[in-house]
Amino acid sequence: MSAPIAPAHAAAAAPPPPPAGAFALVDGNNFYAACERVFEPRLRGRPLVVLSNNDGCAIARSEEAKALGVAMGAPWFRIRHLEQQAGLVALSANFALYGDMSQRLMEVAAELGQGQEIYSIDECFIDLTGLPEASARARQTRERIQRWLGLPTCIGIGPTKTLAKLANHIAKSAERKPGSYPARLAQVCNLLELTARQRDWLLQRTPVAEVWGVGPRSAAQLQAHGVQTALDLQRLDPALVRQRWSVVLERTVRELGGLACIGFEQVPAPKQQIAVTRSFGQPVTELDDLRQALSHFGSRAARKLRQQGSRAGALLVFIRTSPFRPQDAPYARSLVLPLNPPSDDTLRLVGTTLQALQALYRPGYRYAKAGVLLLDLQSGPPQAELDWGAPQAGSGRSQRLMRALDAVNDRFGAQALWLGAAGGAGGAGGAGGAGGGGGTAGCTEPAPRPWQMRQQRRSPRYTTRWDELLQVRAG
DNA sequence: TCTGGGGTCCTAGGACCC
DNA sequence: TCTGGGGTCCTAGGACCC
Repeated sequence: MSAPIAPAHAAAAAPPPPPAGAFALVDGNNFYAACERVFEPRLRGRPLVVLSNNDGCAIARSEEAKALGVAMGAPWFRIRHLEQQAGLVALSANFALYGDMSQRLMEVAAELGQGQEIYSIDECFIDLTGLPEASARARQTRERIQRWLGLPTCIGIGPTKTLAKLANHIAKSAERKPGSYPARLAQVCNLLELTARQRDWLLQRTPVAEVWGVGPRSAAQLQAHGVQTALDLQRLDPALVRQRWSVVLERTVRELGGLACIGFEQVPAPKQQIAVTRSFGQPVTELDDLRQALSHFGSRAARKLRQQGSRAGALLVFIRTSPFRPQDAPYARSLVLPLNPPSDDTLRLVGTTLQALQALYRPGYRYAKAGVLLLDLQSGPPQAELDWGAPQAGSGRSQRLMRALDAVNDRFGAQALWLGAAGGAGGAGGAGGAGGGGGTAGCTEPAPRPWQMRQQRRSPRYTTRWDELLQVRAG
């Protein structure tokens, strides 16, 4: 078979170029710290950090905390002295609050353009292609988010997502580090209304490590090759970058040059894997505690799975000791078990989880962390199954049970109903032996266990719990 | 004493097949 | 003397993101 030498339209006039894209990146400033300050004005102006689970390390910092030299990810026990010395305030992460504030922020930000891609809890891309007055609209959006939610944001605008990110970096730096960039670019920076010379000047002032997609490893290698700034990177030959580094970095180079290579995705693709993993509040030695913890993790993973309408074809369970405790004997193992047919049934997933645990557990170790990963996720209607008569996972009965479980937990909170094996009265012993029964449902308040995480400094869940509403006293 | 959690994509290398 | 070549699939690990 022979292909035509040239397509029929090639002789005609070249088609008009596609309209140049325009993307905004709306990004919350120090988002977690800002959420805390909305409800606790006394925290404004003070150095503030938000701690990871188990109050382990700093995952968010206010400007004042950054000024104290608190690094991202700094372990709390290493910065704790700043509490006394410098008035540092530390709070446990309050994800219920941040998640709810995030939803509100996203709703207001969506009004900026025609399409929204929610990129993380505090960031979204907005498609501004073809819209006039982008900068004015962006300023209005910022002001609304500030006034309606009390949250500060910065907005960067550019012809590609990478350049929108870079513009956002400029908007933030211009605001908090006067002199780093021109002050008129603070808060809202629109690269589309600058000349090529002005853009190059900005890229030249931006260290290559600040570019989205350039991590510490690549940054060090690039610098070793004399590539110091975003402009240096933009001017590299894409083919050379692909050969010496990777196709990923090549794409970044092209995006810096204004060629959009990274798609805009309004509808999030279904996740390819779902993980629930936790470090424990204290070292765990007993199989029974691990069973409770992993039952919880498995239940939560199953819930996430049903929320995105998928089923898992395999499941991975891991348990491990702490890599930070050289005095403890190390042990880290994982096991993948297939789920055939694929399932979204909590009983089945927890049963399989406990089966894996049974095979992994060795007595005599101090376990620090464990997790469940759901793999080989599939969407769409379930494959037809042979029905051998016995009620089983995937059957109508189990689906009704899962719907009821989800409905009760939606209404009364995620902890209202859980499996007996996950820590309800007497449940741990009975459920999920090698055969993989999942356990029975329970609703008794479990006693605190060593695996549960420490959260000693959490603020109230102001916006999602009636009993934790902000109280205002007159006079 | 005390060091987070949840993702994605890409690549290299081995197993396997014809 | 000289010991193929190309394809797929899977997995582990690296790098990156927030």
